[in-house]
Amino acid sequence: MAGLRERKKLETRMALSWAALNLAVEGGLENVLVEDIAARANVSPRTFNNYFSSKEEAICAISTDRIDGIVTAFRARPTDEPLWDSLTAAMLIPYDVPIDPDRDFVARSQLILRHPSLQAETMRVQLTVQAALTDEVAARLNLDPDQDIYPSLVVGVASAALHTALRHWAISPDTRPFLPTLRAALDQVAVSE
Amino acid sequence: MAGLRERKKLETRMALSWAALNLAVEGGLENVLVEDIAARANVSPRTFNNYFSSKEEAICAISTDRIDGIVTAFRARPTDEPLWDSLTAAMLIPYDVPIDPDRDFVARSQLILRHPSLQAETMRVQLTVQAALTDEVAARLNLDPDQDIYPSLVVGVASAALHTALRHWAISPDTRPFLPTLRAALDQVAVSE
DNA sequence: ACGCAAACTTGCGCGCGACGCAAGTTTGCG
DNA sequence: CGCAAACTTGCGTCGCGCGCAAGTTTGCGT
Repeated sequence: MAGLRERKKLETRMALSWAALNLAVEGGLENVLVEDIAARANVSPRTFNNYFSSKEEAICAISTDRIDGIVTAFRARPTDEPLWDSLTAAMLIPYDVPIDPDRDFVARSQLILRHPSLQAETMRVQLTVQAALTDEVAARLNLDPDQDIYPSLVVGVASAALHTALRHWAISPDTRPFLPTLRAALDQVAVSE
Repeated sequence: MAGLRERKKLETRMALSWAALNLAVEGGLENVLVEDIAARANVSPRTFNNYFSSKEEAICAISTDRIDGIVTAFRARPTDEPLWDSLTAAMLIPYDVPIDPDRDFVARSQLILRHPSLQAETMRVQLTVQAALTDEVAARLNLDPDQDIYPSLVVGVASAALHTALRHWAISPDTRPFLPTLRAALDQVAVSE
C-alpha cells in the first residue's frame, strides 16, 4: 500500500482532478479558474501547479493515466502472442475496470470531446504513449523503429481505433458497454503482420 | 487574384508564420516571444493576436493549412471512386507541391515533432479535419456518422497513416521524397470497404 | 522515542500571454 | 471623391506558469 506520503499525494492529485472536472461540467471549461480548483481541493493555488501545469492536464488526468496503462499492459503480454492480439489486449485492459473508481467516465469523455484544448491534451499524452509502444513493438519484432515504419504504423492504427471507439461511444446515446465497441473497432482495422 | 485587402492579410499571416518558425529554429521554441515575432513581421504585438491566438498556432499555420486542404481535395474526387482511393488521393494532393513555397517543410516538421505543444496544436487541427472528412465519407456511403462507426474509423486510420508517415519521414536521415512514403503507409493500412 | 534530512506546501513575485475596447488608419465601392 | 467597413494599434486587465525561499510534514535510522 506504499507509504503515507505516496497515498496523500495520490489523494491530492485525484482531488484536484475531480475538482477540475466537476467545475468544468458545472460551469463550463472556460469559466474554470485554477484558483477555484485549488479551493475545492483544499490546497493552495500554488500547489495545484506542483501537480498539474494546466487545468486541461488536471481534467484529463484520469483519462491519461488509463492511456499510460496501455504500455504496462503490453509489456505484460507473452512475447509469442500475435502482435495484434497483444495490442488489442493491452488496450482493453485499462478500460476493463469495475466501474467503481470512475463513475464519471462518461462525463469526462464527453467534456473532452467537446473541447479542442482537452482533446489536444489527450492527444499529447497519446502520442507519448504511442512512442513508447512503438519501441516495445519494434523490440518484439527485432526492428529498428527509426528505420522501419511498420511498428509506428501498427501502433498508430491501433491508437486511432482506440480514439475513434472512445469518441463514438461517448457520443452515441445508447448505453452499450464500451469494451465491445473498442474490441470491434480494433478487429475492423487489424493490420496484418 | 482577390482584392488588395485579402492579399495583404495573407501576406501578413505568412510573414508572422515564417517569423515564428525562424525564430523557433534559431533560438528554440521556449525562447520565442510573441513580441519578437511581431517585430520581425513588422506589425504590433496586438496584431499578432488578430491572426493567431498562440505562437504554436502561428508556427503550425502552414502545416495546418495543408491538412485543411485534404477535405477540399476529397470533395473534388469522383463519388464513384473506391473510398480508400479517394482518401489516398485527397491526402497526397496537398503534399504534392513543387517544393517552392515551402522550402522549410523539413525544418517545420522536425520542429513540430520535437515539441509536444506543437504536436498538440497540429493534432487539434487534424481532429477538426477528421470530423469534416468523416462527414464527407459518411455522406458518400449514405451512413449516419453518429450511428455507424465505420466512417470515423476509416478516416481515423488514414489520418494515423498520414501522421505516422510524416513523423517517420521527418525523423529518418535519408532524403527520400515524402510522397512515396505516404503512399506506402496508406497502402499498408488500407481498410476494406 | 526522538531528531534530522528529505519531501511537500505555501505565499510572493515576476514575466508572459490572450483579449476586450476604443481611437486612429487604410481600403474599396458607389 | 467621400464614406462605411475593415484592419491596425496601444492600453488595460486578468489569468497563468513557475522560480524562489521559508515553513511544515513525513519517515528513517539510531
